[in-house]
Amino acid sequence: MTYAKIIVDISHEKLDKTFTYRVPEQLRDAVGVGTPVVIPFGKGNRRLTGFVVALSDTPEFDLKKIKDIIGVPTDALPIEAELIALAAWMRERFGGTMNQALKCVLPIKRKTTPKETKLLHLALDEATAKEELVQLHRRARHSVAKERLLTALIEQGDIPWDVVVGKLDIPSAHIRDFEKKAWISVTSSRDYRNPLKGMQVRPNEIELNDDQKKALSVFLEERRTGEDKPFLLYGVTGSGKTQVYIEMIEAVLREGKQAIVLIPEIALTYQTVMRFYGRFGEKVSIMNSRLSDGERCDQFERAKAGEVSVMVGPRSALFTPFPDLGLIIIDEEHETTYKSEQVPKYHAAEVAKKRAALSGASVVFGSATPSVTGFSFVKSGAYTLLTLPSRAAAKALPECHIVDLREELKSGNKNMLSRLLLAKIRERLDAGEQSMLFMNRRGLAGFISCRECGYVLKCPHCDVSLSLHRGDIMRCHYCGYETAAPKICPECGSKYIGTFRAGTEQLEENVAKLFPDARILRMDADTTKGKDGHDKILSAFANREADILIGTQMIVKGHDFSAVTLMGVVAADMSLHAADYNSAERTFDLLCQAAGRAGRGSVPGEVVIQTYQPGHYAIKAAAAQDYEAFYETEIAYRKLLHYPPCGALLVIQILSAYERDADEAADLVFAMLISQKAKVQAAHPVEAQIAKLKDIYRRAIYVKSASYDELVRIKDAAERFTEGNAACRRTVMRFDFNPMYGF
DNA sequence: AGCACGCCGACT
DNA sequence: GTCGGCGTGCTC
Repeated sequence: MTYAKIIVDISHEKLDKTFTYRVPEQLRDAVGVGTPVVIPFGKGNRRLTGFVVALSDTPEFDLKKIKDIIGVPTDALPIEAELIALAAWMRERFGGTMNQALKCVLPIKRKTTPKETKLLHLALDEATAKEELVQLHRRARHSVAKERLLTALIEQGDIPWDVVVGKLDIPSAHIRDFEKKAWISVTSSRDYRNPLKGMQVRPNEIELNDDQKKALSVFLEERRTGEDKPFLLYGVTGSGKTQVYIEMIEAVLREGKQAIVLIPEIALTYQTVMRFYGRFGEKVSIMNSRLSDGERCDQFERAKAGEVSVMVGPRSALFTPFPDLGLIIIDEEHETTYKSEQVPKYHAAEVAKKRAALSGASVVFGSATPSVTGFSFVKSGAYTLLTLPSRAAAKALPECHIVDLREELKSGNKNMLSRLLLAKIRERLDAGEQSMLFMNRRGLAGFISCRECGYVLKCPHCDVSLSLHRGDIMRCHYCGYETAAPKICPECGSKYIGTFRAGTEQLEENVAKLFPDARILRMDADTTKGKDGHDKILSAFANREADILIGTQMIVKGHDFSAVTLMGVVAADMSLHAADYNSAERTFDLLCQAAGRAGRGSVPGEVVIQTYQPGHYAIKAAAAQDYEAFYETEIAYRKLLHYPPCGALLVIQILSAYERDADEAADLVFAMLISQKAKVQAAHPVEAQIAKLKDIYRRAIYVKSASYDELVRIKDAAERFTEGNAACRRTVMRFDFNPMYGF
């Protein structure tokens, strides 16, 4: 006998779990994971819709209480069905439970959704109402709740439904009763908040240049012929990608379809939104993380109801329930925020392609520095390349200087700022211009390098940086290779070897000491903690209340300050030597972005990149703003080591509050993987880069394979293995395919 | 959320 | 007794 675990399609926390039902013989073929089903529920066996979350042969529940599935709804809402199919695919491909996948895909309708403000209106005239009140009171078996409601209605007039149920504590049955007696009328006004309300519309009708027209016509032509390849719109900052997106959307809207525009959260600024709003007005809605669950739900409802046709937002906007989706645009396609950090750890690019395939939509990626994976699809012919070679408003590239920090040390400068950078900052201060100093903190996993020659200790097998652990042991997180940390540089014999340790705070102190006359602002995780900390610092700097802005990647991504003419990258090596396969790509991207920050106004800008490895291809290519050169070197390296996209990587994360359990489970899973004899390379379990987080011990198994599907099979095997294994009881296992950051 | 069950105070 | 209201708890 087959049993199905089902989540009930009711919006209530109490029902936020699975229920077991029997799958009748005749429905055996029609019911799978993700299928919507009709089930009898509760005492009255009222018919409800639910979704199958898992199938099994063992019921794990009191057999006598299990009911049969009634059937599969024939008229299932097509949008929901599409999204559920998407959830099932995501679960399959990225791991986790069906429940987690569904929650990611369907709008969360927690608690009583206050999306509708139901108003209770007294339908009786006051005299009759008072008469009824007296009647109620005289009935001696005091109907306290009813009296309370009627009194409140007489005294206050119309009362919102949630006040009645909440504050006045009236059971909903009474409201229905009153309604039946025609004492009251309930009006529900759908007043979802519109985040764009009150914005001023500046019409957006800009003539496209020839490059933009060409890109648009290729898009339209391929779309017309039904050639469903995704597009990559490759164009430098300022080449006018957004204008092309807008025309693409226009074309899709004319077909009566809808469009989704994904934008990295950090780039979701007023200006960006205005450009879409200026053209499409009320048809546009935006989403961002500041929206509450309810507001998010409102946006989805409006989309479903056909009130909006264009949704602009971060990753989660991908699941907007448009009934006839025609286009998905992913701007800044290379951004790492498109990878979800929560289970299922999906990548928006892959899910976008899947959703587009399900609904027959086109996909357009856009970037000035495409991801290596994205560009490899262009090279292989899987994507159609659209290029915007020129800057629309022709502006000179900033002048780029690379400073060799090894030379600085040799000349006796032990400060973290080079003489060149100091001189440039001085110049800017004297000229009354602004400077930015960028210091990457991400990837500060404790790699070891020589300050004299720039040598970085790497794993001989994996070509990723070794990280320092307790007891002066260096370890590779991909394969578990370990060796003792040397006291002198194995390359040049210098004693200036160790971990790179410095943060924005030290940098700020340092700069303040060297430039006592400068007004300095610092922007990092610490200083932006408050509610609008982010905006406050940015607007203060934009208003020229400071001369120097010091910060982490936050200051690099997508903010334009016209008075900034100098960008200093204090330590380019920070992200370069993070222990991940894609650290060069991320460094290249960061440096390009940083370079793009200088000289946005009329005055040309300058960039100073400080590094211990001035010869590194990522740094050289970034300084020259030469994407293709970077790509060619990087892809060769990925090919050689079978890293994505020339292979696939899976991190099996094992978490437990008990260290021994984590180790034991990791060893067991590893042993199981070896016994599978699959076409994969599995490395011995290692401690995660953060070996213990919030009292949870973290272990990782890195698995590599030429084929992604092979890794999916490994994931399934690992899931099946741990499910019934007593030794894994107190551990949690998660999967991260082609991770962006170390674990 | 919606429904039944059980408790409790008045009324036939 | 028993009728009807109201709080509580469960739903495979």
